[in-house]
Amino acid sequence: MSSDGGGGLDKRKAYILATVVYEYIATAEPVASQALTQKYNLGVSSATVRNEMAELEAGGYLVQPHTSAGRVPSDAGYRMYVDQLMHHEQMAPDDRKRIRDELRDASRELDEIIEGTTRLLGRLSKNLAFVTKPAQDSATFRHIQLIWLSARTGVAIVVTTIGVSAQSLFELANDASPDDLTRLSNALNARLGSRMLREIRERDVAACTQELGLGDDLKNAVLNALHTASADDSPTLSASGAQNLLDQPEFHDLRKLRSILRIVEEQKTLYDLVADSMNAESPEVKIGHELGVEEMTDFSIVTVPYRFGQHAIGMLSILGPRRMPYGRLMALASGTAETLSERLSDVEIK
Amino acid sequence: MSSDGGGGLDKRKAYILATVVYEYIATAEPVASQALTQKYNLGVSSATVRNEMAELEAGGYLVQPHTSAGRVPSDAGYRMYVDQLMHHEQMAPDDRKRIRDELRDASRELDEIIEGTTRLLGRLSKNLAFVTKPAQDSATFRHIQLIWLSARTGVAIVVTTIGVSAQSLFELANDASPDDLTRLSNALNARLGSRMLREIRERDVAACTQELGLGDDLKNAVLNALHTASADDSPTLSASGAQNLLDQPEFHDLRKLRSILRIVEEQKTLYDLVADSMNAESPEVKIGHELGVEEMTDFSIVTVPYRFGQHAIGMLSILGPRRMPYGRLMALASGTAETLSERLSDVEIK
DNA sequence: CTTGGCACTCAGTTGCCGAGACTGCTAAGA
DNA sequence: TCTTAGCAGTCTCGGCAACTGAGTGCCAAG
Repeated sequence: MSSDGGGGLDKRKAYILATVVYEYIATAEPVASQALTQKYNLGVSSATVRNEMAELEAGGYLVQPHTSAGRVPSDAGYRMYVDQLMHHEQMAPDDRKRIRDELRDASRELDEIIEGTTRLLGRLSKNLAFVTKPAQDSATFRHIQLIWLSARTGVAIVVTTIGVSAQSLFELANDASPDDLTRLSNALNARLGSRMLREIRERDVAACTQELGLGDDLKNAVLNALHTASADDSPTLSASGAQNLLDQPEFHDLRKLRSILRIVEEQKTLYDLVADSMNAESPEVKIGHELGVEEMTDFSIVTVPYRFGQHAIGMLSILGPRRMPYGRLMALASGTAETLSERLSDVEIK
Repeated sequence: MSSDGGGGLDKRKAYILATVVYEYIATAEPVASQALTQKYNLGVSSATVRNEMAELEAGGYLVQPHTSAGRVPSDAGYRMYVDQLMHHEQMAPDDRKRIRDELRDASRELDEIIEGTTRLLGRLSKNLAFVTKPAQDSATFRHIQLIWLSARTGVAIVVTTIGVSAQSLFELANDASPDDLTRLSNALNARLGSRMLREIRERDVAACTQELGLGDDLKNAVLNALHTASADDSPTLSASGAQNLLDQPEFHDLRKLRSILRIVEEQKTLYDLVADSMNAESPEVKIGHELGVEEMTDFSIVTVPYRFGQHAIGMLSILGPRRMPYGRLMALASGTAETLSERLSDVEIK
């Protein structure tokens, strides 16, 4: 925090803005000058506060719903609050404990861990939580197994450090024997070592099939399996807590709610909104218009990436009204991401 | 339909009841005697209709929101309508085509097929659709493969007719060799033939491990994998279309909506509500209080099972306001279930 | 620069009235 | 005995006016 309390605002203005935001987050009611002087120890009268507020409004940090109402923060006001004025909290120890417990109990299956985390985050945040499922392309190859099922069909299984990540059924054109499949599996395992999935090239696979005198259909089957494993091209996400949004007074307008539900169900828009936070170092916040989606101007999203080993492989987000408790939610999100990352390293197939 | 038009009601009463339900479904407004005589050709005056309506109310088929309002069907009224009065429709050819197209394009992966169907059903029904994911215990065993990953860990893959249904990681207590795992896989595959998963007993597995002189840890790993494959003990479901419910005028009460969203997210309640329809022959309808859940008295659910081969393995349901177009939705649900069943038989691993 | 005081503005609430929508009942008619 | 026209009675709903009270902006004095 700079000595004048943040970006061009003198100390008192900054404090008043912070208080207005804080109070509005707590009450969801426009904040009046008098309410402020009564609840907080400002050392000045309401008239002075009114003057300051008028200037804050001129500066674009506050808006007035109507002449005889108190003030409400604008996007810029929230932005200033989040970037410079806000007190950065730690996650509540209780919450940390609950997350640990939940994750310890969860099965070793990746999807279940992610979904459990999402549900918990929805509950703890009292907002809508969503978590992207891991992008697998930075996973490391561990094993491939081609299984012979009948003279006509086989199935390829790819194991990566992140789990068993793909099964793909294929057809055998010229009757390959079970033995061929085993030998090809062995050759591939020997050659592909511990490479990252995205580094595996067609020629690596081709080398193996040619060496064993096997056809292109098998080569394609293998490539296809590896591709399915790494691409997962429609990144999916799990969401939880939509009903929490209904508690917020801003939802007495049903249309807003509708658009949000639609967007959540669509997933793609939601994913695109947070995708650029994948490599963030700390929680990223997008406020109202910053989201760039007409229907979401009344909302904000907090996003934190989570890691698997060294790499960020997904993100964990909280969506709520613009008037959300940023400090608490940012702490909650990053704490959860951290715990999730730790838990995932247990799951790693070494 | 009996000659008097349904269960204890004379023909005219039955017709009037049917018309009231039909009209109420269409308009969501209490139906007045005059509106009825004007819109439908009843051949009697509104006064007569009033008398009949009073009797239908006495019989419990209709209720009056307040003295100076028209009538609204009660649960019993809807029940009578669905069981005896309603015209049973066929699915609209357009809808059938869209489902076919959607399912043809869908990937071969079971989960994706189910989710695609759910989304489509949500859209076409304009209500909330949910589909249970297949219970696997009536699937048939096809293959098991134990894969050696390191001196300490392995992974077991189980393939059933329904797909690759389980991966389970296990620890190797006394260093088994890769070869041991291969031989055990072969022995198991030879012995377990094409049995249904639920018919496989511990002694079958034990016989194989003993024969090869392998320890109990491997036996347990195999049993565990088979168990995971068959049990899937928390039956999950996919849901879509919650936002459609917001269009219904009955939702201007937010509390109702909240409870519904919560129930949908919980999944378990929803699953229990329809579980007993798994072996139904035709669409089953549960209306209002019949659902036995306080918060859902304003809703109805239509459920139809879908099959994989000979067995019903899951259900497809539509949840909407009690005032839903039963005829259309029942036709839509059963048509979709049929198409889905057909599609699934393509996916079968023969 | 701060502050008390005051006039002014608006949203929200309450209470009231009349219109309109239906019903139930009654009495006459088929 | 069933049907129907007519009518009185009940209840909801929209609109309107009056009022309340929260909050501001501005001014003049400290």
